[in-house]
Amino acid sequence: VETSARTRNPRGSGTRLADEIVAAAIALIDESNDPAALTLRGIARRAGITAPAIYAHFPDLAAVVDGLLAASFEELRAAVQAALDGQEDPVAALIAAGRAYVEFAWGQPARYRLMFAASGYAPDAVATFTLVQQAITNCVRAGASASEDPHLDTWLLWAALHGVATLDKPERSDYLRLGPLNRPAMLKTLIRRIARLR
Amino acid sequence: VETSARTRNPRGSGTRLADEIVAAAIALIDESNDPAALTLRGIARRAGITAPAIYAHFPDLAAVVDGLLAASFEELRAAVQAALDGQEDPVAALIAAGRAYVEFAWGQPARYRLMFAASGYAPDAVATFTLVQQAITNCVRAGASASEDPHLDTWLLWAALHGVATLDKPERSDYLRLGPLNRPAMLKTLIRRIARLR
DNA sequence: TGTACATCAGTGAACGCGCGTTCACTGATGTAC
DNA sequence: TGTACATCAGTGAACGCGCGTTCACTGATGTAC
Repeated sequence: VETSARTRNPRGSGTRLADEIVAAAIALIDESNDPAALTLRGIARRAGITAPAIYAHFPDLAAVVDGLLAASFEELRAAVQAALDGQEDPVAALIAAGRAYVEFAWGQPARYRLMFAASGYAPDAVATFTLVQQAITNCVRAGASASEDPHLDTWLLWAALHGVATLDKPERSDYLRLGPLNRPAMLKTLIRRIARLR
Repeated sequence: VETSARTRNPRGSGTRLADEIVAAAIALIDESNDPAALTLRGIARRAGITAPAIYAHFPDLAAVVDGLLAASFEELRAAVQAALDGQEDPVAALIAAGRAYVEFAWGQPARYRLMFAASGYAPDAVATFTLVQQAITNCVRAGASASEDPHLDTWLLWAALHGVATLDKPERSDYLRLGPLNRPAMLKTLIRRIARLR
C-alpha cells in the first residue's frame, strides 16, 4: 500500500504507466507468493493508482498478465545468458546456465509457476531453450559431451531443470527426508548425466 | 450440473457423502482443468447438493481440498505400484514406474499441479518416493544400475519426472518446435541416464 | 400392526466481501493567441 | 508576458457477480410404545 500521493505522469508519458503497472504486478506476485493475488485491483493498489486507470493502458487483466509474462521470460533469458557469458569453459558455462535457471525459479517461485502454467508460454521460452542447446553443442565441439542429439538432450535437460525448479523448493525438502543433500552438487550431477558430460 | 433429484443418504451413512464430496471435487478439477474452479459452491453443484450441506462433513473448503489431495496421492502411489507389479525385470519395472508417474500427471494435469503446489505435500509423497527408491535399488542389486547412491538418484529422477510431467503436456510441445519426438523413448532415455542403467 | 415422535441429512435465504468492468467526471499541464 | 482553452492521465461511485459461510428450517427415516 502506497501512502504518499503519487505524482501524475507528464503528458506524453506513453508507456510509462504501462511499465509501472507491469512492475507492480511482478512485485505483487513475487511478494505475496500466490498467483491468486494477481488481481486488477491488487495491481492498481500496488502501483498507487485506482483500478480504472489501468484500462487506459491495457484492455483487461489478461493483457497485464501477458505483459508480466513477456517481461519475466526476458528476465529468465537474460539471467541464463549472463551465466553463460561469465564462463570460459563450455562445461562450466552449461552448469552455470542450469544453476541460473533454477535460481531464477527459486527466487520468484509463484511467478515462475505462472510462467509455465499459462498455456501459451512456449514461444517466449524458445530463446532460452536455444541458449541451452547452444551450450550443449559447445560442450560436444570441445569434446566434453558425448551427446549425439543436442536438441533432444536440451529438451531432457530443460524438463529436469524445470522439475528441480518447481519440486525442490529448499524449504520443502526437509519433509521429503532427504537429509543434508548438497544442492549445487546435485544439480551438477543431474546436468552431467543428462548432457552426457565427461 | 445434476438434473434429477438426489436421493438422500440413509441415516447412518457416516462418511458416504464425505466421499461423494471429495469425488465431486476431483471430477470438477479434472474436467475443468483449472484449479480456480475448485470452489465450495462448485463442488456442491457437482455433487448435487447445496453448498451448506458440505459443512456437515468438512469444516471448510480447505478440508475438502485436503481430502482431495490425500485421495490423489494415494491414487498416484497405487498407479506406480501397479506398474512395478506388472514387470519381472527390475529395469523394465523402473521404466514402467516412471511412465506410470508421468501418465498420471498427464491424465489429470490440473490436479497433479495442485498436488505439488500445496506446501505440505511431501508427507503424502513419501510412499511413492520409497517405491521408486526400491526400484532403483533392485536394479543395482541385479547389476543393471551403476548407481552409488539410490536415495540421491531417486531424488534426481523424481525431479526429472516431475519436470516432464508438468512441462511436457503433449499438446504444448509443438510450440517448442521439438519436431516428431518419440515420447516414450525420450522418457526411457531420461530414466536410463539418471538411474545409470546399463 | 399402528401411531407418535426424535433424529438428522440436507435446504433456502441471507450476509458481507472482493472482484472486473463501466461511466461521467476532474483538474493539472501544455499550447495558442 | 499573460490568459483562455483543449488535452488527457487519473479519480470516484456504481453495477452485477460468484464466492465462503451462517442460520433457521424441513421433511423423510428409523425407533419406541
